[in-house]
Amino acid sequence: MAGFSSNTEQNILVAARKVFIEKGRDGARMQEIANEAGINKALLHYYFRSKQKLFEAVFLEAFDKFLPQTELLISSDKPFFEILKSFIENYIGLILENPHIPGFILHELSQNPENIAQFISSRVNHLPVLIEKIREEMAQGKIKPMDPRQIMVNIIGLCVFPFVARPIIKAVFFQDDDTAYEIFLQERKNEVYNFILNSIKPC
Amino acid sequence: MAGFSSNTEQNILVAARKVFIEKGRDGARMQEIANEAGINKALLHYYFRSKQKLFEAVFLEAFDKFLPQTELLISSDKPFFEILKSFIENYIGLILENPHIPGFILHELSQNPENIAQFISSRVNHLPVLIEKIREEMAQGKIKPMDPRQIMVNIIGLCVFPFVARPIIKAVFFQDDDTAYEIFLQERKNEVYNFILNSIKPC
DNA sequence: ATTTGGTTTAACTAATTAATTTAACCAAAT
DNA sequence: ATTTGGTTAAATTAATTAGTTAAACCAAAT
Repeated sequence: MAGFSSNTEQNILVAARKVFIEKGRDGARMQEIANEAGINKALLHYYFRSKQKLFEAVFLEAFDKFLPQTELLISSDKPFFEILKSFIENYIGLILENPHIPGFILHELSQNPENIAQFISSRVNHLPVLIEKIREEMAQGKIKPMDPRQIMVNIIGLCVFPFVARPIIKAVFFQDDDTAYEIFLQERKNEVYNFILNSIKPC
Repeated sequence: MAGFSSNTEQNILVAARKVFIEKGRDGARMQEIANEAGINKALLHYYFRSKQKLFEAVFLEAFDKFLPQTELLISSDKPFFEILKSFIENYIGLILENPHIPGFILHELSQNPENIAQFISSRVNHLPVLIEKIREEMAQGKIKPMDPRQIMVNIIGLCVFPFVARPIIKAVFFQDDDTAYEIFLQERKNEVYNFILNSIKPC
Protein backbone atom coordinates (compact mmCIF):
# COMPACT_ATOMS: atom_id res chain seq x y z
CA MET A 1 0.00 0.00 0.00
CA ALA A 2 3.05 2.23 0.03
CA GLY A 3 2.72 5.55 -1.70
CA PHE A 4 -0.51 4.43 -3.29
CA SER A 5 -3.24 6.38 -1.54
CA SER A 6 -1.77 9.80 -2.11
CA ASN A 7 0.24 11.86 0.28
CA THR A 8 0.00 10.79 3.87
CA GLU A 9 1.27 14.15 4.99
CA GLN A 10 -1.81 15.72 3.48
CA ASN A 11 -4.08 13.18 5.16
CA ILE A 12 -2.48 14.03 8.46
CA LEU A 13 -2.89 17.74 7.93
CA VAL A 14 -6.53 17.32 7.02
CA ALA A 15 -7.11 15.25 10.15
CA ALA A 16 -5.10 17.58 12.38
CA ARG A 17 -6.95 20.56 11.00
CA LYS A 18 -10.25 18.97 11.88
CA VAL A 19 -9.31 17.87 15.40
CA PHE A 20 -7.34 20.97 16.40
CA ILE A 21 -9.98 23.35 15.11
CA GLU A 22 -12.75 21.39 16.77
CA LYS A 23 -11.11 20.73 20.12
CA GLY A 24 -8.53 23.48 20.38
CA ARG A 25 -4.86 22.95 21.00
CA ASP A 26 -5.24 21.74 24.57
CA GLY A 27 -8.30 19.62 23.90
CA ALA A 28 -6.84 17.88 20.86
CA ARG A 29 -5.31 14.41 21.23
CA MET A 30 -2.60 13.00 19.00
CA GLN A 31 -4.34 9.62 19.10
CA GLU A 32 -7.54 11.15 17.79
CA ILE A 33 -5.66 12.84 14.97
CA ALA A 34 -4.03 9.54 14.06
CA ASN A 35 -7.39 7.78 14.06
CA GLU A 36 -8.94 10.51 11.99
CA ALA A 37 -6.09 10.21 9.49
CA GLY A 38 -6.44 6.44 9.40
CA ILE A 39 -2.90 5.84 10.59
CA ASN A 40 -1.21 5.18 13.93
CA LYS A 41 0.60 7.40 16.34
CA ALA A 42 4.02 6.14 15.31
CA LEU A 43 3.56 7.34 11.77
CA LEU A 44 2.04 10.55 12.97
CA HIS A 45 5.17 11.36 14.94
CA TYR A 46 7.27 10.16 12.04
CA TYR A 47 5.85 12.97 9.92
CA PHE A 48 5.46 15.65 12.54
CA ARG A 49 7.91 15.26 15.34
CA SER A 50 5.68 16.75 18.01
CA LYS A 51 2.19 17.94 18.78
CA GLN A 52 3.54 21.45 18.91
CA LYS A 53 4.99 21.24 15.39
CA LEU A 54 1.77 19.82 14.02
CA PHE A 55 -0.27 22.45 15.77
CA GLU A 56 1.87 25.22 14.35
CA ALA A 57 1.44 23.87 10.85
CA VAL A 58 -2.33 23.84 11.30
CA PHE A 59 -2.48 27.19 12.99
CA LEU A 60 -0.38 29.04 10.42
CA GLU A 61 -2.39 27.59 7.58
CA ALA A 62 -5.66 28.52 9.27
CA PHE A 63 -4.41 31.97 10.09
CA ASP A 64 -3.50 32.68 6.49
CA LYS A 65 -6.91 31.51 5.39
CA PHE A 66 -8.67 33.56 8.02
CA LEU A 67 -7.13 36.83 7.01
CA PRO A 68 -9.17 38.56 4.38
CA GLN A 69 -7.15 38.65 1.17
CA THR A 70 -7.79 42.16 0.06
CA GLU A 71 -4.90 42.69 -2.36
CA LEU A 72 -6.98 42.17 -5.48
CA LEU A 73 -9.80 44.32 -4.22
CA ILE A 74 -7.60 47.18 -3.19
CA SER A 75 -5.62 47.26 -6.41
CA SER A 76 -8.82 47.44 -8.45
CA ASP A 77 -10.00 50.86 -9.54
CA LYS A 78 -13.66 50.26 -8.78
CA PRO A 79 -15.49 52.82 -6.65
CA PHE A 80 -14.99 52.35 -2.93
CA PHE A 81 -18.46 51.12 -2.11
CA GLU A 82 -18.17 48.39 -4.70
CA ILE A 83 -14.87 47.32 -3.21
CA LEU A 84 -16.56 47.26 0.17
CA LYS A 85 -19.39 45.12 -1.14
CA SER A 86 -17.00 42.64 -2.72
CA PHE A 87 -14.92 42.53 0.42
CA ILE A 88 -17.85 41.68 2.66
CA GLU A 89 -19.27 39.10 0.27
CA ASN A 90 -15.91 37.43 -0.23
CA TYR A 91 -15.09 37.41 3.44
CA ILE A 92 -18.40 36.01 4.64
CA GLY A 93 -18.26 33.52 1.79
CA LEU A 94 -14.81 32.45 2.92
CA ILE A 95 -15.94 31.97 6.50
CA LEU A 96 -19.02 30.07 5.38
CA GLU A 97 -16.62 27.55 3.87
CA ASN A 98 -14.52 27.39 7.05
CA PRO A 99 -16.94 28.36 9.79
CA HIS A 100 -14.86 27.14 12.72
CA ILE A 101 -11.61 28.83 11.81
CA PRO A 102 -12.36 32.27 13.27
CA GLY A 103 -13.17 30.92 16.72
CA PHE A 104 -10.13 28.68 16.62
CA ILE A 105 -7.77 31.48 15.65
CA LEU A 106 -9.18 33.97 18.11
CA HIS A 107 -9.05 31.52 20.97
CA GLU A 108 -5.50 30.37 20.31
CA LEU A 109 -4.34 33.94 19.87
CA SER A 110 -5.86 34.88 23.21
CA GLN A 111 -3.79 32.16 24.85
CA ASN A 112 -0.55 33.34 23.23
CA PRO A 113 -0.68 37.09 23.13
CA GLU A 114 3.13 37.27 23.38
CA ASN A 115 5.41 36.41 20.51
CA ILE A 116 2.60 36.44 17.98
CA ALA A 117 2.56 40.17 17.50
CA GLN A 118 5.44 40.51 15.05
CA PHE A 119 4.38 37.47 13.09
CA ILE A 120 0.93 38.94 12.67
CA SER A 121 2.05 42.32 11.50
CA SER A 122 4.21 40.75 8.80
CA ARG A 123 1.10 39.20 7.27
CA VAL A 124 -1.44 41.97 7.38
CA ASN A 125 0.00 44.87 5.48
CA HIS A 126 -3.16 45.05 3.37
CA LEU A 127 -5.64 45.87 6.12
CA PRO A 128 -3.95 49.16 6.98
CA VAL A 129 -4.00 49.89 3.25
CA LEU A 130 -7.74 49.51 3.31
CA ILE A 131 -7.77 52.02 6.14
CA GLU A 132 -5.91 54.45 3.91
CA LYS A 133 -8.57 53.98 1.29
CA ILE A 134 -11.25 54.82 3.83
CA ARG A 135 -9.37 57.93 4.82
CA GLU A 136 -9.28 59.13 1.21
CA GLU A 137 -13.03 58.66 0.81
CA MET A 138 -13.51 60.53 4.03
CA ALA A 139 -11.43 63.44 2.78
CA GLN A 140 -13.70 63.63 -0.25
CA GLY A 141 -16.74 63.72 1.99
CA LYS A 142 -18.05 60.40 0.75
CA ILE A 143 -17.84 58.87 4.21
CA LYS A 144 -18.78 60.46 7.50
CA PRO A 145 -15.78 61.63 9.49
CA MET A 146 -14.87 59.01 12.10
CA ASP A 147 -11.95 56.83 13.14
CA PRO A 148 -11.35 54.47 10.19
CA ARG A 149 -10.20 51.78 12.58
CA GLN A 150 -13.64 51.79 14.16
CA ILE A 151 -15.10 51.20 10.73
CA MET A 152 -12.70 48.36 9.99
CA VAL A 153 -13.38 46.67 13.32
CA ASN A 154 -17.10 47.04 12.70
CA ILE A 155 -16.89 45.50 9.25
CA ILE A 156 -14.81 42.53 10.33
CA GLY A 157 -16.75 42.07 13.55
CA LEU A 158 -20.08 41.99 11.76
CA CYS A 159 -18.72 39.36 9.39
CA VAL A 160 -17.05 37.19 11.99
CA PHE A 161 -19.23 37.41 15.09
CA PRO A 162 -22.18 35.31 13.91
CA PHE A 163 -19.79 32.41 13.43
CA VAL A 164 -17.87 32.81 16.65
CA ALA A 165 -21.09 33.04 18.62
CA ARG A 166 -22.99 30.53 16.55
CA PRO A 167 -24.24 28.18 19.31
CA ILE A 168 -25.57 30.93 21.52
CA ILE A 169 -27.17 32.96 18.75
CA LYS A 170 -28.70 29.85 17.28
CA ALA A 171 -30.16 28.94 20.66
CA VAL A 172 -31.41 32.37 21.65
CA PHE A 173 -32.80 33.69 18.40
CA PHE A 174 -33.45 30.56 16.36
CA GLN A 175 -34.59 27.92 18.83
CA ASP A 176 -31.66 25.81 17.64
CA ASP A 177 -33.06 25.53 14.14
CA ASP A 178 -29.98 24.84 12.01
CA THR A 179 -31.64 25.58 8.71
CA ALA A 180 -33.01 28.89 9.86
CA TYR A 181 -29.59 29.90 11.10
CA GLU A 182 -27.96 28.86 7.85
CA ILE A 183 -30.35 31.11 5.95
CA PHE A 184 -29.68 33.92 8.38
CA LEU A 185 -25.96 33.62 7.69
CA GLN A 186 -26.45 33.66 3.95
CA GLU A 187 -28.57 36.80 4.21
CA ARG A 188 -25.82 38.56 6.09
CA LYS A 189 -23.80 39.13 2.95
CA ASN A 190 -26.35 41.75 1.99
CA GLU A 191 -27.38 42.77 5.49
CA VAL A 192 -23.87 43.59 6.61
CA TYR A 193 -23.16 45.55 3.47
CA ASN A 194 -26.31 47.63 3.79
CA PHE A 195 -25.73 48.07 7.47
CA ILE A 196 -22.22 49.40 6.97
CA LEU A 197 -23.27 51.48 4.01
CA ASN A 198 -26.07 53.23 5.87
CA SER A 199 -23.95 53.90 8.89
CA ILE A 200 -20.95 55.46 7.19
CA LYS A 201 -22.33 57.35 4.23
CA PRO A 202 -23.32 60.95 4.88
CA CYS A 203 -27.09 61.32 5.03
CA MET B 1 -5.49 30.51 61.01
CA ALA B 2 -8.81 28.69 60.71
CA GLY B 3 -11.78 30.70 59.56
CA PHE B 4 -9.83 33.91 59.89
CA SER B 5 -9.22 35.04 56.34
CA SER B 6 -12.79 34.95 55.14
CA ASN B 7 -14.47 32.26 53.12
CA THR B 8 -12.14 29.82 51.49
CA GLU B 9 -14.82 28.82 49.04
CA GLN B 10 -14.86 32.35 47.72
CA ASN B 11 -11.07 32.40 47.44
CA ILE B 12 -11.23 29.22 45.42
CA LEU B 13 -13.90 30.59 43.14
CA VAL B 14 -11.92 33.75 42.54
CA ALA B 15 -8.84 31.72 41.72
CA ALA B 16 -10.72 29.23 39.56
CA ARG B 17 -12.39 32.06 37.69
CA LYS B 18 -9.04 33.58 36.90
CA VAL B 19 -7.34 30.38 35.78
CA PHE B 20 -10.25 28.89 33.85
CA ILE B 21 -11.02 32.10 32.04
CA GLU B 22 -7.37 32.67 31.21
CA LYS B 23 -6.43 29.14 30.17
CA GLY B 24 -9.76 27.63 29.21
CA ARG B 25 -11.19 24.44 30.61
CA ASP B 26 -8.62 22.15 29.00
CA GLY B 27 -5.67 24.41 29.62
CA ALA B 28 -6.46 25.00 33.30
CA ARG B 29 -4.66 23.00 35.98
CA MET B 30 -6.07 22.20 39.40
CA GLN B 31 -2.63 22.76 40.90
CA GLU B 32 -2.48 26.24 39.45
CA ILE B 33 -5.91 27.04 40.85
CA ALA B 34 -4.82 25.81 44.27
CA ASN B 35 -1.67 27.94 44.11
CA GLU B 36 -3.65 30.94 42.98
CA ALA B 37 -6.04 30.44 45.90
CA GLY B 38 -3.15 30.01 48.32
CA ILE B 39 -4.23 26.53 49.39
CA ASN B 40 -3.32 22.99 48.44
CA LYS B 41 -4.96 20.53 46.12
CA ALA B 42 -6.40 18.47 48.94
CA LEU B 43 -8.46 21.37 50.19
CA LEU B 44 -9.43 22.29 46.66
CA HIS B 45 -10.95 18.87 46.14
CA TYR B 46 -12.44 19.04 49.59
CA TYR B 47 -14.56 22.00 48.51
CA PHE B 48 -15.20 21.06 44.91
CA ARG B 49 -15.09 17.35 44.38
CA SER B 50 -13.82 17.52 40.80
CA LYS B 51 -12.41 19.78 38.14
CA GLN B 52 -15.63 19.39 36.23
CA LYS B 53 -17.74 20.59 39.17
CA LEU B 54 -15.49 23.57 39.73
CA PHE B 55 -15.52 24.42 36.07
CA GLU B 56 -19.30 24.32 35.96
CA ALA B 57 -19.53 26.68 38.90
CA VAL B 58 -17.22 29.13 37.16
CA PHE B 59 -18.88 28.76 33.80
CA LEU B 60 -22.41 29.30 35.02
CA GLU B 61 -21.40 32.35 36.99
CA ALA B 62 -19.54 33.79 34.00
CA PHE B 63 -22.42 33.01 31.70
CA ASP B 64 -24.88 34.87 33.87
CA LYS B 65 -22.57 37.85 33.98
CA PHE B 66 -21.99 37.76 30.25
CA LEU B 67 -25.65 37.96 29.35
CA PRO B 68 -26.81 41.53 29.06
CA GLN B 69 -29.28 42.22 31.83
CA THR B 70 -31.93 44.10 29.97
CA GLU B 71 -34.90 43.73 32.27
CA LEU B 72 -34.60 47.18 33.79
CA LEU B 73 -34.06 48.80 30.44
CA ILE B 74 -36.96 47.09 28.78
CA SER B 75 -39.41 47.83 31.55
CA SER B 76 -38.56 51.51 31.44
CA ASP B 77 -40.80 53.76 29.38
CA LYS B 78 -38.01 55.77 27.83
CA PRO B 79 -38.00 56.19 24.07
CA PHE B 80 -36.44 53.27 22.23
CA PHE B 81 -33.27 54.98 21.13
CA GLU B 82 -32.50 55.97 24.69
CA ILE B 83 -32.99 52.40 25.78
CA LEU B 84 -30.65 51.37 23.00
CA LYS B 85 -28.03 53.85 24.11
CA SER B 86 -28.19 52.69 27.70
CA PHE B 87 -28.05 49.09 26.64
CA ILE B 88 -24.89 49.56 24.60
CA GLU B 89 -23.17 51.66 27.25
CA ASN B 90 -24.05 49.24 30.02
CA TYR B 91 -23.02 46.22 28.05
CA ILE B 92 -19.68 47.55 26.88
CA GLY B 93 -19.08 48.84 30.38
CA LEU B 94 -19.79 45.40 31.77
CA ILE B 95 -17.38 43.76 29.36
CA LEU B 96 -14.72 46.36 30.09
CA GLU B 97 -14.86 45.15 33.68
CA ASN B 98 -14.65 41.49 32.61
CA PRO B 99 -12.88 41.62 29.28
CA HIS B 100 -12.00 37.93 29.07
CA ILE B 101 -15.40 36.51 29.82
CA PRO B 102 -16.88 36.75 26.33
CA GLY B 103 -14.06 34.80 24.70
CA PHE B 104 -14.19 32.25 27.47
CA ILE B 105 -17.93 31.70 27.16
CA LEU B 106 -17.96 31.59 23.39
CA HIS B 107 -15.10 29.13 23.27
CA GLU B 108 -16.51 26.78 25.85
CA LEU B 109 -19.93 26.90 24.24
CA SER B 110 -18.41 25.97 20.90
CA GLN B 111 -16.94 22.88 22.50
CA ASN B 112 -20.25 21.83 24.04
CA PRO B 113 -22.94 22.70 21.57
CA GLU B 114 -25.09 19.83 22.82
CA ASN B 115 -26.90 19.89 26.12
CA ILE B 116 -26.37 23.61 26.58
CA ALA B 117 -29.23 24.67 24.38
CA GLN B 118 -32.08 24.27 26.87
CA PHE B 119 -30.07 25.76 29.70
CA ILE B 120 -29.38 28.83 27.59
CA SER B 121 -32.93 29.44 26.54
CA SER B 122 -34.10 29.34 30.16
CA ARG B 123 -31.85 32.31 30.90
CA VAL B 124 -32.40 34.62 27.99
CA ASN B 125 -36.06 35.40 27.85
CA HIS B 126 -35.29 39.13 27.81
CA LEU B 127 -33.37 39.26 24.52
CA PRO B 128 -36.34 38.09 22.48
CA VAL B 129 -38.37 40.73 24.32
CA LEU B 130 -35.96 43.34 23.05
CA ILE B 131 -36.62 41.97 19.57
CA GLU B 132 -40.33 42.57 20.14
CA LYS B 133 -39.55 46.16 21.04
CA ILE B 134 -37.61 46.57 17.81
CA ARG B 135 -40.53 45.17 15.88
CA GLU B 136 -42.90 47.72 17.40
CA GLU B 137 -40.62 50.60 16.47
CA MET B 138 -40.41 49.18 13.00
CA ALA B 139 -44.18 49.08 12.68
CA GLN B 140 -44.26 52.76 13.57
CA GLY B 141 -41.71 53.52 10.86
CA LYS B 142 -39.07 54.60 13.34
CA ILE B 143 -36.68 51.86 12.23
CA LYS B 144 -36.03 50.69 8.71
CA PRO B 145 -37.74 47.43 7.89
CA MET B 146 -35.32 44.53 8.34
CA ASP B 147 -34.94 41.30 10.29
CA PRO B 148 -34.78 42.35 13.98
CA ARG B 149 -32.51 39.42 14.69
CA GLN B 150 -29.96 40.86 12.30
CA ILE B 151 -30.10 44.08 14.29
CA MET B 152 -29.66 42.28 17.60
CA VAL B 153 -26.73 40.25 16.34
CA ASN B 154 -25.16 43.42 14.99
CA ILE B 155 -25.54 45.25 18.29
CA ILE B 156 -24.13 42.46 20.39
CA GLY B 157 -21.42 41.64 17.89
CA LEU B 158 -20.21 45.22 17.74
CA CYS B 159 -20.01 45.30 21.53
CA VAL B 160 -18.33 41.95 21.97
CA PHE B 161 -16.04 41.53 19.00
CA PRO B 162 -13.32 44.03 19.95
CA PHE B 163 -12.75 42.04 23.13
CA VAL B 164 -12.82 38.60 21.60
CA ALA B 165 -10.38 39.69 18.90
CA ARG B 166 -8.32 41.95 21.11
CA PRO B 167 -4.83 40.57 20.40
CA ILE B 168 -5.18 40.61 16.66
CA ILE B 169 -6.87 43.99 16.44
CA LYS B 170 -4.34 45.47 18.79
CA ALA B 171 -1.50 44.11 16.67
CA VAL B 172 -2.90 45.01 13.28
CA PHE B 173 -4.38 48.43 13.91
CA PHE B 174 -2.58 49.64 17.01
CA GLN B 175 0.98 48.32 16.73
CA ASP B 176 0.39 46.59 20.05
CA ASP B 177 -0.04 49.87 21.89
CA ASP B 178 -2.11 48.93 24.94
CA THR B 179 -3.03 52.44 25.89
CA ALA B 180 -4.22 53.30 22.40
CA TYR B 181 -6.36 50.21 22.34
CA GLU B 182 -7.83 50.98 25.73
CA ILE B 183 -8.89 54.40 24.49
CA PHE B 184 -10.32 52.84 21.36
CA LEU B 185 -12.47 50.54 23.49
CA GLN B 186 -13.73 53.38 25.62
CA GLU B 187 -14.72 55.36 22.55
CA ARG B 188 -16.76 52.46 21.28
CA LYS B 189 -19.57 53.18 23.71
CA ASN B 190 -20.43 56.16 21.56
CA GLU B 191 -19.20 54.80 18.26
CA VAL B 192 -21.31 51.68 18.41
CA TYR B 193 -24.38 53.61 19.39
CA ASN B 194 -23.99 56.09 16.55
CA PHE B 195 -23.16 53.32 14.15
CA ILE B 196 -26.29 51.38 15.00
CA LEU B 197 -28.41 54.49 15.07
CA ASN B 198 -27.34 55.63 11.61
CA SER B 199 -27.82 52.23 10.11
CA ILE B 200 -31.31 51.49 11.35
CA LYS B 201 -33.10 54.82 11.44
CA PRO B 202 -34.90 55.80 8.24
CA CYS B 203 -32.99 58.48 6.36
C1' DA C 1 16.96 -10.99 -5.61
C1' DT C 2 17.78 -7.18 -2.91
C1' DT C 3 17.17 -2.80 -1.22
C1' DT C 4 14.46 0.96 0.25
C1' DG C 5 10.92 3.78 2.26
C1' DG C 6 6.52 4.17 4.01
C1' DT C 7 3.90 1.65 7.06
C1' DT C 8 2.01 -1.28 10.94
C1' DT C 9 1.93 -3.42 15.42
C1' DA C 10 2.40 -3.45 19.93
C1' DA C 11 4.72 -2.70 23.67
C1' DC C 12 6.98 0.67 26.24
C1' DT C 13 8.76 5.05 28.62
C1' DA C 14 8.19 9.26 30.61
C1' DA C 15 5.69 13.03 31.91
C1' DT C 16 1.72 15.13 33.46
C1' DT C 17 -2.18 15.58 36.09
C1' DA C 18 -6.66 14.66 38.59
C1' DA C 19 -7.93 12.67 42.61
C1' DT C 20 -7.26 10.18 47.21
C1' DT C 21 -5.43 9.14 51.50
C1' DT C 22 -3.53 9.51 56.03
C1' DA C 23 -1.65 11.73 59.73
C1' DA C 24 -0.87 15.74 61.89
C1' DC C 25 -1.80 20.75 63.11
C1' DC C 26 -4.21 24.42 65.26
C1' DA C 27 -7.64 27.79 66.61
C1' DA C 28 -12.04 28.37 68.31
C1' DA C 29 -15.96 26.49 70.56
C1' DT C 30 -17.65 23.39 74.17
C1' DA D 1 -9.24 19.70 78.83
C1' DT D 2 -11.48 17.99 74.93
C1' DT D 3 -13.70 18.15 70.71
C1' DT D 4 -14.38 19.84 66.20
C1' DG D 5 -13.69 21.65 61.62
C1' DG D 6 -10.87 23.74 58.44
C1' DT D 7 -6.38 23.17 57.07
C1' DT D 8 -1.69 21.41 55.73
C1' DA D 9 1.77 18.22 54.17
C1' DA D 10 3.38 14.71 51.67
C1' DA D 11 3.03 10.65 49.72
C1' DT D 12 0.39 7.85 46.64
C1' DT D 13 -2.87 6.10 43.15
C1' DA D 14 -4.86 6.02 38.84
C1' DA D 15 -5.62 7.69 34.49
C1' DT D 16 -4.28 9.94 30.56
C1' DT D 17 -1.31 11.16 27.05
C1' DA D 18 2.96 12.54 24.34
C1' DG D 19 6.56 10.46 22.48
C1' DT D 20 9.82 6.28 21.51
C1' DT D 21 11.36 1.96 20.06
C1' DA D 22 12.15 -2.27 17.62
C1' DA D 23 10.72 -5.69 14.76
C1' DA D 24 8.29 -6.94 10.93
C1' DC D 25 5.61 -6.12 6.50
C1' DC D 26 5.16 -5.02 1.78
C1' DA D 27 5.18 -2.70 -2.66
C1' DA D 28 7.91 -0.43 -5.82
C1' DA D 29 12.37 0.60 -7.52
C1' DT D 30 17.03 -1.09 -8.42
